[in-house]
Amino acid sequence: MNLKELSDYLGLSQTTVSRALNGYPEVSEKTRRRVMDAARQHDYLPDARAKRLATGRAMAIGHLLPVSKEHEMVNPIFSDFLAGAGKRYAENGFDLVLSVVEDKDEAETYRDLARRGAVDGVVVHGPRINDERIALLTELGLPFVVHGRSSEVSTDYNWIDVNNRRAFARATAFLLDLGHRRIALLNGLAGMDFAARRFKGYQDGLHAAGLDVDPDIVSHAEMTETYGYARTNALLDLDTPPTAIIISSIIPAIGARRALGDRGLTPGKDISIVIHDDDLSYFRNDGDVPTYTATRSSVRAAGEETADMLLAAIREPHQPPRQLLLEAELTVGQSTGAAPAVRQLLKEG
Amino acid sequence: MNLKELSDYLGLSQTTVSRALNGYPEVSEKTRRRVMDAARQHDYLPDARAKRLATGRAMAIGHLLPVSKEHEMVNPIFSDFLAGAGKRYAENGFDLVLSVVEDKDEAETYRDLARRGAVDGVVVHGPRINDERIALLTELGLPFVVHGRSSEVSTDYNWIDVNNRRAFARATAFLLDLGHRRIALLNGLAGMDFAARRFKGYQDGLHAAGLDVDPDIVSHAEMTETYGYARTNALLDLDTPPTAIIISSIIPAIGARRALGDRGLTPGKDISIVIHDDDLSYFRNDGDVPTYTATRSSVRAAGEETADMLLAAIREPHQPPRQLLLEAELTVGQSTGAAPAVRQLLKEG
DNA sequence: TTGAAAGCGCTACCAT
DNA sequence: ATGGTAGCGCTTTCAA
Repeated sequence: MNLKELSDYLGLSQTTVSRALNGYPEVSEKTRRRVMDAARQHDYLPDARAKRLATGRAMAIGHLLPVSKEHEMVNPIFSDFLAGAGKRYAENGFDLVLSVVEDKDEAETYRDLARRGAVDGVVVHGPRINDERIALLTELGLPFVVHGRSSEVSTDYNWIDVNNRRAFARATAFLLDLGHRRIALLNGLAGMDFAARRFKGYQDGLHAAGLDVDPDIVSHAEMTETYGYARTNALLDLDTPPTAIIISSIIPAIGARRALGDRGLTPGKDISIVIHDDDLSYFRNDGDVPTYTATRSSVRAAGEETADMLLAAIREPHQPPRQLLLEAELTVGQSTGAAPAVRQLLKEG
Repeated sequence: MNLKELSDYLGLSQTTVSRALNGYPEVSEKTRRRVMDAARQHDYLPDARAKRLATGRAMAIGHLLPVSKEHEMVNPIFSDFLAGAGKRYAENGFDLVLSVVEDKDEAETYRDLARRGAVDGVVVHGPRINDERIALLTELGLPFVVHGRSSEVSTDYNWIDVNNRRAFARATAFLLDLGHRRIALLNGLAGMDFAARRFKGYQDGLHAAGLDVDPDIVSHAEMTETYGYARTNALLDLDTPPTAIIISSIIPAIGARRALGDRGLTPGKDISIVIHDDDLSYFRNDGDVPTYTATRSSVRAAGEETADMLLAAIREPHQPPRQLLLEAELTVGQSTGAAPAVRQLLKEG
């Protein structure tokens, strides 16, 4: 059943039926009801292809995930972000187009997406320090929201991020409070913006206690299980090994735990581990017992918020960009339940 | 730049330009070259919306992920599957449309996708035992490939799956070889097809050694960290606790390890853990030291294979369905590198 | 409040 | 080997 058939059936013009279905005000209530009922009854849904061509909009949002640096993708809670965003898109009649692209093809992919009219906007994942994608998208005029931020980019753009710096400062302070003085950091890839902010937070925490960063116990790499395993072993082999480790993601933390197990060390007893997973989850050890708390619903909410931001940017192209900074809550001993993250708008200066 | 402008510029008809660009044989090589060069030079790409309407194809594949049972999504290596599939789609000019849907809305979502003409085919994730989606899609005439299988579905359909049963039989046999006689199983949700097959494999392993399944140490639930934590504690509280645990996914395994840590138990010393993550990765403990080996590239390859299967089904609608059963390789002590999964075609009888 | 008809930018049929 | 043109199924002026 298409529009023509439906309007023929109703004895109305395609125009009127289209207007009734799309909520235009000039249709009489009586007609609208008739049309809606008939549409439902006949299982009519407008052809997405025709609608897209006629309106000139793609009715789709692209999510682009750089593949050689897979932080975002391997993150177990990343999917919740997509779920949240996808829900909002669906509510607004948009589809979610997922592009997993090689780093080197990224610029080309954005260009293609824009030129082909395949999407109306994109979400940028895994931003690097001074990420060139922001300039590219601005130049292309393709609306976008960055999931994360990019330091050293001077222009204004839409982003939603978690306060990584503060989160890591807190994690560091927590371990210092427990008496640790030699705290290692297993961080993400050096070029990633979130990793830079997390390092700064770690540094903040140490400085506040009058301590300095020891580069020997700080590392940056892709967050794989292998990395966590090898790096933890290396740390334990040092002449003066750390007494605590802060790990940027749950994935390398698995490897770290295995490395400890190999040596008969018990996390929480022989050594402390604080894990901070990406984005909106916060991990901390409780009385020296490691705790993992994934605040999945808050990640979902962040996805929804991102979608709202992008849809608004598409609808009102001339509004100034928006920013949303989410706070991650330090949760203690919540290992058997999800602790809701405290989310608040904190526009950074 | 659109087709009309490009053809005007070249002094050719839209027809010829279109044919040249789409590789039709009746265009002279000279003309084709001219057209291709001009297209490249002017950054011309055909409008996806127009192309879709004109051809009647969506040039897109849907991946539908049920959200209340989040096995697929929380699986850290699931993203690799999408990456592999997405790559193939891109090579063939298709987009990947991701739909994260509530269980209850699933049927409706499929119907909508089909009626709107938003996708040309779908990949079904997280199949349940006797999954009703297979009948629905068959009825809708929407080409599909199931990532996994669905027992008790009698009709023939496209699927790609890993040999979960054999994998779990092997894991069980391995622990039995080490002398364990009381082996617990932390499995996925009871209704999930993969969980049923894994249970059967576990049972196979026990039976082969003349042992029976003790229901007290077998559990089925959504594979969360919380589940792994709570369930491991419950197991250890038993009068005769297990000496080994097989865990269906890396996520609950994190919780399991934490539970062990709480009690000062060291995995690999006080208790054995074998982890089997979803799909194409295989985990096993090495000399009683737990080992995690994610064969990410093989998961990617499985995604590619799935895409190929679906694209073929779309192009040749009347070919019989295909099936691909992948073997998961039992890897030992490969913790510092990825072990390639042995993949072979094993059409099951 | 309703309708007629001109696009949207392609593809593909039918000519030549 | 190339071109004219009628759609594809909608939306959106412009008229009534």
